[in-house]
Amino acid sequence: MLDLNNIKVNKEDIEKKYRERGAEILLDSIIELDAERRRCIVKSDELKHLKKEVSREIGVIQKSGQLPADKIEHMKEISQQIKELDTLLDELEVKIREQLLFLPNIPHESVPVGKEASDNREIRRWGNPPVIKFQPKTHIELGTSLGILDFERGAKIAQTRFTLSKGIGARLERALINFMIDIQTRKFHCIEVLPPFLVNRTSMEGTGQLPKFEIDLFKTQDPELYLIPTAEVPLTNIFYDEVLLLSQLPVYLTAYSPCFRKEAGTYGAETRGLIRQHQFNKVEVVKIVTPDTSYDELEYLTGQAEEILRRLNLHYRIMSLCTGDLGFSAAKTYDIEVWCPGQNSFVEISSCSNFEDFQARRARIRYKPAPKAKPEFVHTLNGSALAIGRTVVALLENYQQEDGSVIIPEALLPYLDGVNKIEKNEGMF
RNA sequence: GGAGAGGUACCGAAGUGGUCAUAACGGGUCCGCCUCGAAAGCGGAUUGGCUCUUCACGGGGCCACGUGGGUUCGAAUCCCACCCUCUCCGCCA
Repeated sequence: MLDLNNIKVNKEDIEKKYRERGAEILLDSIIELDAERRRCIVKSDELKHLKKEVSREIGVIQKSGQLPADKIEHMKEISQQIKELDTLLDELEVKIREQLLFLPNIPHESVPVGKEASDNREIRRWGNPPVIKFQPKTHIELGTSLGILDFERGAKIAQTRFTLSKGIGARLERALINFMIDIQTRKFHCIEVLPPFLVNRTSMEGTGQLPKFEIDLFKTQDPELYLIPTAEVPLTNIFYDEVLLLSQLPVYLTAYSPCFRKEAGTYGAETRGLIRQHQFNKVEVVKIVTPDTSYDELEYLTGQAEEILRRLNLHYRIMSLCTGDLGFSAAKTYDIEVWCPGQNSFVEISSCSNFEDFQARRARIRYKPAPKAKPEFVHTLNGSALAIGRTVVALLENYQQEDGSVIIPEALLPYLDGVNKIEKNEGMF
């Protein structure tokens, strides 16, 4: 959510930034609504002031045994007027809030201007693609023939785009979760959290999934709760409507969670395989920081995700998303794309974003810069470290052998009791 | 699921229809005085939002007693709905 005062003062600027995002959004109506709102407040406050005074007088007079009928009549009128004004005020505030909630964040000045994914800017690369002297298979072929991934039965049990991991495949995912969380807690000092996987509407609004992206979310009824599309939602909302002390910042959090996404409108693209699923596992990092540090923190955060890929020795590149490709709530985002030989392309495996005060404003997360100072909004960041399913894709495709087996990289051996190779299991159902 | 109790400032808690919620009272925390130093004591400070005014410093007004409605000239106080917490019973991983 943007600051209304900022909108008033920098209207032209913000409209220009939105155009760079590919959105033609005019801010005149919201500014006019706000002006009307403030006119209403002035009138209403004056009447309330009067009401207070007269009400006090009535109390005094009645105490002395008299009945101030004229004043009571007067009060009826005042109360009626206040009621009407406040009703109008409510309507205005609802309208303003509705509009504000649909305004995307403003891209940071360092974000490359562009229309679509092809305009994203490559920042750096690490490592090299593996040398594979045969026709590489996809993770779908590998996983199915090894008996560790079962797409058909996943679809049978639930629906298409739900997958079953079996045997060493399931164990590999569990190992990856522990491996990633251990790095984030031990090396990067994150606090580990195991959050609720269902959240209420308010939380979804706090981080910006709602009201605009209802169509992408799974929802329960009675009670109405939403399945989280990322642990970012419960983690960031931990501090919903709280005022933190400066000494409490920064807060670094990490959590494993399954993620549930409807992926509306993506059928036809990547319907097969692990890359686009309705449910997948992910380890997420969330940072709550002071505004002056958030861009440094974005760089560190990206490094925290990179660390995992380096330890797994997977080739990747960092992309700075262009204005047109940026997510709704983000001011700046780095995507990390891992090389996948079976896809013969880079695949997004992490997305690290600085939201500045966009989410903080929605979720009212503030801090006191000094003991007596007014609370100010924090900056929030989050990044995947990493998406587990896609890490499995990368491992299978990068470490595949000619005979269809897959070598496990050394960093994971402690998490797999030394199992260093996935081979075909004839006994697997 | 059934029965009951409760939600007021950093914490405990009073207030059950008016005339100060900058919220009694107690505690905590911070600052000052006192002291060689400390304790005690004394004095002061200690929620947030909206808005008007001012170049600014500052000053004024309004709102908030879990949330939202209602009754009333007037609601923390009465009524309704919802949310949350606690106790007991039942059920349960």
